[in-house]
Amino acid sequence: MNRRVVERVEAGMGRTRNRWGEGERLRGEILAAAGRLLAELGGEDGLTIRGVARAVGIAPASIYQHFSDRAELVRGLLDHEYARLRDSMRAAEESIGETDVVGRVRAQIHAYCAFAMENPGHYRLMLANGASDLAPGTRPTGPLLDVIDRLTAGFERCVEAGHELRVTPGRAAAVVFVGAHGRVALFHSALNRSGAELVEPFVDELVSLVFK
Amino acid sequence: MNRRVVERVEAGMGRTRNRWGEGERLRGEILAAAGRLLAELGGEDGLTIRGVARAVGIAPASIYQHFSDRAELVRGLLDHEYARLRDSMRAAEESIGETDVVGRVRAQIHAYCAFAMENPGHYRLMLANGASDLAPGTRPTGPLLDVIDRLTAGFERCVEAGHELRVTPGRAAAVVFVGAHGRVALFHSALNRSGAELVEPFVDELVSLVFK
DNA sequence: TGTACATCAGTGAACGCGCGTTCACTGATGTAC
DNA sequence: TGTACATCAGTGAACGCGCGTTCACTGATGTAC
Repeated sequence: MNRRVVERVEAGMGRTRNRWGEGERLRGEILAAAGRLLAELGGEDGLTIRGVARAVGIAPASIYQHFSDRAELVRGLLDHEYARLRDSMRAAEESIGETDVVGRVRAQIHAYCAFAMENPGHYRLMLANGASDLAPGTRPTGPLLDVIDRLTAGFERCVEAGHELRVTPGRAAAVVFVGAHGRVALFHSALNRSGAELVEPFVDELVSLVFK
Repeated sequence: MNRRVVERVEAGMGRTRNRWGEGERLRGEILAAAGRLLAELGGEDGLTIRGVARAVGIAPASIYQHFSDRAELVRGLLDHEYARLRDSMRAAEESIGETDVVGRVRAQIHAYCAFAMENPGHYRLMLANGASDLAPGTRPTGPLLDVIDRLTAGFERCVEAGHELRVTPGRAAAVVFVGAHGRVALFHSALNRSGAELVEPFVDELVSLVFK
């Protein structure tokens, strides 16, 4: 360690300039710090350029080399988190044997709830920005509708395997997804974040209600 | 109209000082303006002391005669809106004949959804601040749990009248309330606020699912 | 091999803004004598 | 009835703060000749 690094570490900055050609690494550090802040703060407000810069240990101006403004930083964060949610739901589904079709649906919705409960700030932001873009005449799209599509496919496989539904697979997916969202949102708004253990039984109850 | 009033109106202020002993009226005007702003802005952020003062047409400092700080202003707004929601649900229930017990439950939940959809900003604020205070060992309380209690009572009357449920009245109320909340929240997060006409059928579907 | 130059990663200081809050005040209206 | 004083409703100007964004810069590392 040379003198300069020692001074930086002593000043609590713990950060050395990236090497030539590695400037893009800071982009990742910024997103990571923004993610941590979003989790701590629980909402988009208070997620400031200056706050993120402080968390990374850089000057506010440095952020503008990677994001043209605050809005683009938030958008970058959203993309990253949607990818995480998708991966987590897929992994949960694949962890259950292929013959247990109902179990696979349940696993997906549990993964969805777990993500939402572990990341209240991210989840709020995703829901505020991720709902449907509804162009007239076309099918609505959007990251959250991908989730519903995954659930619909799961319920369709249940029907094929002989489990009778009281409604169509699409409606079943909507009921379960919307109900899960409602339950998680309620968990988030409980002042003391209590009742986490009640969320899984609730969605299981929902799932059982859509079957005959 | 004397000279002073004319000047005020010309300046777009449209407001004359309240008379002796009527200072409390300003409190109401402040709450009303704050309510309008909350509806326009759709969230607690941007609901500022200065903004409310502008909307009322007074100096920011004047607000401090009625609310000790911003937090108290927000609290005042919340109380007012919870009372409105309660009244609206009661009126909806009483508008349906006493023999149509299922219709009375439906009417209440429809009123809940209507309120939430007409007042996105208020609803968000209420949900963020109205959930359960859960003291250990005691029954949770809070304005939103009053809503669930009303629904539970409604479902109990359904059972008494011979309509069989697949779950207990309390669970039925929870499922319907949570589902309705989820659906409304999704409506709010749709960028274009589309699909309003889908909300009632959705909650009706939920209600039908909890019955045998 | 040296040396001039280009490129890179990142900074420090300043800008204007809107915010919550405080404080001494103003002018109208009531009350006591 | 007049007049001194108290009370009321509300204000104007200022405070310090954190914010997003801009701009000219610094110093290290690479490249061309």
